[in-house]
Amino acid sequence: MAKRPIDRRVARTRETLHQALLSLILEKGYEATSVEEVCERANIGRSTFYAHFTSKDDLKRSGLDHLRRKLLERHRSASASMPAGTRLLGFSLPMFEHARDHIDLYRALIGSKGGAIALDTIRQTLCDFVRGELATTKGKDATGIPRELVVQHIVGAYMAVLIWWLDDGAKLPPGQMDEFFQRLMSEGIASYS
Amino acid sequence: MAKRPIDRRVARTRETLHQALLSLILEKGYEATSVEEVCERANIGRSTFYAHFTSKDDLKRSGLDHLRRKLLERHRSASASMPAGTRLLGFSLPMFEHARDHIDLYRALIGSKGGAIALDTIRQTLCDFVRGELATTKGKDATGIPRELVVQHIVGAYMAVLIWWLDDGAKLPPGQMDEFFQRLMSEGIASYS
DNA sequence: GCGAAACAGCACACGATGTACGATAAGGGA
DNA sequence: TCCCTTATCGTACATCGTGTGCTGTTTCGC
Repeated sequence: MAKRPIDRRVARTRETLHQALLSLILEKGYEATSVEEVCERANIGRSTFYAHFTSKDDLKRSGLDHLRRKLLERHRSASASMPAGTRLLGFSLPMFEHARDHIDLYRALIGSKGGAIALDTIRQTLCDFVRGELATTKGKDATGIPRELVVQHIVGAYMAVLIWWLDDGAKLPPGQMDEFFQRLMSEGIASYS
Repeated sequence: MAKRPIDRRVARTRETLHQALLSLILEKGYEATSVEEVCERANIGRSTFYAHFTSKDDLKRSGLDHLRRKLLERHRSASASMPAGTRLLGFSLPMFEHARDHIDLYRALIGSKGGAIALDTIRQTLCDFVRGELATTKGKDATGIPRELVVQHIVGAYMAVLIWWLDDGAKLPPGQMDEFFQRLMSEGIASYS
């Protein structure tokens, strides 16, 4: 399990390729980007690309794994210092903040050009969070609503709001976005009908 | 605007191609399906394909336009016989029912293999519905929450629930799904925290 | 039936993919 | 510093899907 330090050339190549793909996604979208273009942008031979990744999708997956680990880590440390009862939607603020801190990354992955797989990775990660929290409030499911439906409901609303915020330029501060989302989610939209 | 009757051969070819694409999406997903395969499945020459559609995406778009028109029509007739005040989420039941009635179509377009563009078409159509209804309840937006955020929140939650329902085999009846969704949406999830 | 379409089948050029291999360069341990 | 290992490069090659053009043949609508 103790892996020896990776050759610097390998680390450099992988990182450069990741960056190149990201910048190209921002410019023309994921689907429209070819392996050849990624290599050209990264100044790396195409044969070298295939020495590290089996395809364009593989490169993207690798980047998403990295993101997923970061999200897990962030969620752990954030929810630890959170009073029970507020944890069900506790992913919201840290997530908004993480998105603001890495807005280029998120706009590339999530925005209208990013493609759906990246989005699904984040979605599933959030679903895991919510599912975990929901499992701790066992007594409250006398509503007859399937638990997984509630999970999808919460995360679906959140992802839509997040995407809208990012595509709109992330104008509102994360704290306010979090407040709005939590209000809508916990109190419902009764005041609108 | 009065268009002359379309040549039967044209109608037949187009319809056959649409069906062939649908069945292939169900089998192996949209991205993994080639124009050649669609033609083979449809027993139609590849050159004929390009006489009708400029690309695979074009064929899909054409099918989605058809679906969009159907949804608009259904929503109009349904919301007409609906008391004001219940219309904001009024798209829910008709949509669940439409999905159940054309479950193969929806599973192909929306399911995990369907690709994201189809999903976005439905999402945008629903957004239009909600945006329209929300505009009629002007007085209620003293919450300070941007109206578009509310729209995205509602439709995001709905789409997630719809997709879950379909991917899970549409076991619950549309009426119950509608009830669950409306409860979660109007009363919020306060009872869970 | 006749003329105008829609259609099939084929060939072609093009671009992207994934693989293979020898030559060169760079890293890391001694 | 030297030397061995390994990464990288460049190139060539086979494969596949795409979009277009062309020539007959079939079929529809009048």
